[in-house]
Amino acid sequence: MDHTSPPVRVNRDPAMTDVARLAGVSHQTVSRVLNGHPNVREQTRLRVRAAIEQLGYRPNRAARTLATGKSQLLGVVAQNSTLFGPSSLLAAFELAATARGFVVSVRRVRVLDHGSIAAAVEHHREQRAAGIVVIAPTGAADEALAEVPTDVPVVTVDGDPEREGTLVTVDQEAGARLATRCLLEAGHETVWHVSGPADWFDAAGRLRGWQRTLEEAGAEVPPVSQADWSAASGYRAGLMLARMPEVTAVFAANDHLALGILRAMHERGRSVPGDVSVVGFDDVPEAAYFIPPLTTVRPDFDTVATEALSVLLSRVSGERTGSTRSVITPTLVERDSVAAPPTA
Amino acid sequence: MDHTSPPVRVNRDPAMTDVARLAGVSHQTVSRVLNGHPNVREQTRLRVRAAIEQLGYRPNRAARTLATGKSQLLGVVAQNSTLFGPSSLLAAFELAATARGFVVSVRRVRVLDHGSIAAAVEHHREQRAAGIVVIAPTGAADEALAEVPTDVPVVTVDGDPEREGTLVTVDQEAGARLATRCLLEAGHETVWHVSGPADWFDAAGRLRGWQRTLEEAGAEVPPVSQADWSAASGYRAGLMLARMPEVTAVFAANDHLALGILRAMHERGRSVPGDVSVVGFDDVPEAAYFIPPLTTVRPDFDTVATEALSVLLSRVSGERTGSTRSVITPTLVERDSVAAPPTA
DNA sequence: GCCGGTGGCGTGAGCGCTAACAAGCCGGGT
DNA sequence: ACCCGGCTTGTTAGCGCTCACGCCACCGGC
Repeated sequence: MDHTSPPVRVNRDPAMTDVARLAGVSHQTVSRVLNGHPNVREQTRLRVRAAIEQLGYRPNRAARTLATGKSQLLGVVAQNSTLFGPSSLLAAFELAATARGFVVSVRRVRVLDHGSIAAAVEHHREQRAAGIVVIAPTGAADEALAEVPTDVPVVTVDGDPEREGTLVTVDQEAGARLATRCLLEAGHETVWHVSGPADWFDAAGRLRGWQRTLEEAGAEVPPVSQADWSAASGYRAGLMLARMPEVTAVFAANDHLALGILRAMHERGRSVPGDVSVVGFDDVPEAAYFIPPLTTVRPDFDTVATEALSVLLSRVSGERTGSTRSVITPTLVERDSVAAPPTA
Repeated sequence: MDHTSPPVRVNRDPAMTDVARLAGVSHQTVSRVLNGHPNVREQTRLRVRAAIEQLGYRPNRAARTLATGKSQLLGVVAQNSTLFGPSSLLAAFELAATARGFVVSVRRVRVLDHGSIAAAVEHHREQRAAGIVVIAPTGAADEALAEVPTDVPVVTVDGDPEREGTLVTVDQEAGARLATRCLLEAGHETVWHVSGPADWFDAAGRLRGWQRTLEEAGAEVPPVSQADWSAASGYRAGLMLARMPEVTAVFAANDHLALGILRAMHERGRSVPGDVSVVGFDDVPEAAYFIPPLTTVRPDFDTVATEALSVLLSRVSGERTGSTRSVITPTLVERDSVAAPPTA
């Protein structure tokens, strides 16, 4: 019936002006109520709230972002993996960020090379992300980061401990020392190591901790078996180790490698921990149910994530400006895969 | 020196007008170039591109979202877990969405209850997400969804197969049939089942498939052991099962349960697969390195994720409007944990 | 009575972009 | 010569919000 009225778009989300009209105030007052501005009469505040409720009004974040030039968005760059460490980290970070009212946008990259990382970071900058977290566990990823413009705060998780810049990571070396020392203290002459991919900082740190502990103890440093993080490669390494009677203690760079080693030992008839002791790293939830239950090193991913978040937020708000580094120390979880060496 | 000139904000991201000025065109032409609009002279296009390059211009997504009322943002609601299934799903979805040029924003909820889910969905609506994916593997999550306003496309992954609405899921029942039949065909009289949490659809579907297959084969349906998804609870269930000599075949609702069962059997001196056969579900990467390597059912999470994405996008673009359901059939991966029953 | 301060609110401009229209230009048909 | 239509480009008006003001009423002190 009404075909003369001013152009009223219908079926549109209510905007601030709609709320304002209904409440009989200006849009600015609505904005004040929304943002908790103090100088608003209580009665007005209530009227506005009622109008918001009645209209089912929800503020438009895009408009706010445009007007303020700031967003509540945190970008994450992660690789496409289901490895336990990175996934837990990511989940914990998302949860923590959500709790603090931020929205997190994840960008997965297939490979951690220069181009992919740069593109992902660039993408987040387009979104005007307030801050960016990069889970950069390899050298290539880290280098890519070196060139990223610094007009938006970036924190690196799991990055190169040697590099400049803000980063949060777990002290791989300390963890490896824990593992190695535990084996040495059980009476083993030395400890063999099955390491992760050489270009991962985690792997390098664990290797370094292992090696130094051995050296400090005056133990011989046996050759390391290079592997990736998979149970498959742990199995292959385990097969070789199983053939060498002098191998009585193995430190695996992660729990999945340890799983593969466990199976190789089992197949070759070498009992764990009777003949050879094994220690892992990560403390995946299943580690307690391996055969035998695995002694392992537990990095606290929750702590890493919350720490990364708080460092990032403090840089976003401009509190800290220099480069901060935060290193989380892991702990040893003792189970049944370590024993004294067989009495020859 | 220049203190009379018009207000020129410095240190600001270049905007479209800056590019336009440099290229000697209007901002609209820049917009056309950016959006691949056809009617732009090649020469102009090049000039604009050069200006973009020179200024390091990046479009402001917030402004575009505001102007168009549409965003390139896909919201995901997931629970805070590192379970293999959900994590893989999420990773695969993020990767696929990224590849199609979408931004994915993940909102983790601590528990899958009504309030959390509703709040998470609401949050994404505030962001003007173009579409929302909810990973809703339990009844409570699913119910919460029933009340969500439908002005933004929502697809449910892993939700209630019985419910109305658009969903993508794996055919749990078919998977369970595969597992059960495999055991039956190996010669076992019947198959025992260690199930997942009762309020998970996945668990219910697997249980149903197992039970029906047994019934159809005329086999006795033994009581089921209720567990959660953890290796710990699998271990507890396995301990009980190990004591019962009539148990020769077990179908575990997931691989981690199977791992716990494997260990319980091992501890109790029952050989797998010599005395009892075990089949899992999920095909976690380590399953091939359990002792013994686990026969399991593999749901293809990549396919689920890409399917979810394409269903979502087709609804976003308004192509499909009714409720679509897409069910992915899993496959059986045979390894060494299944054999004929011991000849009593 | 006047005056400065302050709480409470409205006004206008502008964030960077897209959509809709308008305008100029060129070539071909009549 | 004229007109018409397509290509190319510019102009204008928002999208929904915040920020910087400015206005008005009221209060206390002189």
